[in-house]
Amino acid sequence: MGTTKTEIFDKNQNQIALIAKAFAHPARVAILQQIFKANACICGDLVDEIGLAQPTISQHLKELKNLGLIQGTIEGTSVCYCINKEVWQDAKQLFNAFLNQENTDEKQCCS
Amino acid sequence: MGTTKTEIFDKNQNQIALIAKAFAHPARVAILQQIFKANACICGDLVDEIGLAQPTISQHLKELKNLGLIQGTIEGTSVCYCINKEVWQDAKQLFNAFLNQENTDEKQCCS
DNA sequence: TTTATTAATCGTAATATTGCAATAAACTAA
DNA sequence: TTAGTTTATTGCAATATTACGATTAATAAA
Repeated sequence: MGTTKTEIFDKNQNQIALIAKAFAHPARVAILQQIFKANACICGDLVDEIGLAQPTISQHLKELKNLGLIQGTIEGTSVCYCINKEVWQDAKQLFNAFLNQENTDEKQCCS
Repeated sequence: MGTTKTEIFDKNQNQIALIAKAFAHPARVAILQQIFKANACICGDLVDEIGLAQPTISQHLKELKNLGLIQGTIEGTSVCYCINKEVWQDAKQLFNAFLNQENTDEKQCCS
């Protein structure tokens, strides 16, 4: 109990849920927006920009990195993060398809 | 501790995170897809379609209802759920803007 | 009224998430 | 080497989420 039953859902549903989970925290949304805005290459700057402790930011970055949405390269003592364009594109298509689904049928029961 | 610090993020970031949280579970993705597919009006059918217990489905429906993404109307002993088109449209725009953000700059540090 | 049927709620257990202090690791510069 | 800088990791406390059995509430049908 307490664990999501991923096995009873299809790949598409699990994938949407997984990416959505990455977007489901304002800090991670802010991090992604900041990386976009600065065009890659922020590092400890994120700690200053966003008002969270360094270990917390590091943890959020790790989650985004694990999903593949961002990637980091070491530059001396600091780490430079940027968006993984391919993965981002995939996420975009996944959500587009999900959000743009329509019901062709006309009958509507609750209105 | 353990609570998200919503107050340090802006409205847009919190809103994206909130909607994303609704999509962050495959059961809720499946529920929304099913409601779209059947064009509203499923109820206990969702319990059969998706392999989760009735209280669990009811709980997921409640979350979607609280966000306003779906609405339910009582029909005899059963309840008919359908998508709230306006709220869905808002969510779509919110995610579109977020997912389509681009970096105009050309320089890229990590590659 | 009594008996089904359907959905919501309550209570609870298991697990996940969030946040941070303390610390470690890795590199730079002196 | 030593000291400083930057990021990752560890460990832990607080809270949130997921799931479901048991129960309740509300309506329908007998």
